[in-house]
Amino acid sequence: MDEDGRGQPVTVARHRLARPAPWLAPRLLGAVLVSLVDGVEVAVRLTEVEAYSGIGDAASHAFRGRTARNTVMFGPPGHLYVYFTYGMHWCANVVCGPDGRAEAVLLRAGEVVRGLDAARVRRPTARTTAELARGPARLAMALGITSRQYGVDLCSDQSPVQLERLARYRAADVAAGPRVGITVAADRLWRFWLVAEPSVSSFRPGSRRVRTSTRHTGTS
DNA sequence: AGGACGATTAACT
DNA sequence: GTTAATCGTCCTC
Repeated sequence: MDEDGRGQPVTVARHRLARPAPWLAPRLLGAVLVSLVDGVEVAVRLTEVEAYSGIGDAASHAFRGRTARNTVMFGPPGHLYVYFTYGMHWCANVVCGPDGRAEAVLLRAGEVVRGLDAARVRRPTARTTAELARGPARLAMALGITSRQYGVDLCSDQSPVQLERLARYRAADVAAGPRVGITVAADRLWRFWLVAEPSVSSFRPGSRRVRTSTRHTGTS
């Protein structure tokens, strides 16, 4: 656990996260997410993130309003939004923005900086250290994050998942590009990553499935 | 009540 | 490069 000069644990102050996701996301790069899930400490230094806006972002899970799944996004910043996808994977977001705005930053990749052995146990298919948390579902798996961590307070030193140490990088060290795997609002360059980091996932553009419905949709 | 889809990954050719 | 796995969520009927 990170500590200051008096031995107190240090988590990121909540007000620092009360910012729009596209502004905050690149500033989360280099921050350390610490998991104490199941009594094991694993920490990752964030190397790749994506912003999801609470205003007019059709790619956001909050775009169509509040539901049971996205409720935590509409609350105060500094909490963990966890969602289940493709029938098998968990992914983790830092809720940000002012209370009520439903902003979030998807944690896409990180470098495991503590708990390497535990991360290797949770990620048995990883063939290299860089692969342990390269990809949003892999990052969540390395940290042991599932629905049980939905909504946990990342700003409390009592939490099983905590956010520590916001970093600052020169503009030349941060790159931006289209978000991965989405099919709408793909023109927004809201994926951010640290250049020359082996844990950053390779870019895969979103591809829409061929519509299989028999319902007539307008084109012949 | 039913079905399409997905902020992915791993294992293929 | 392709595709299967697998099920919660949300939209439509």
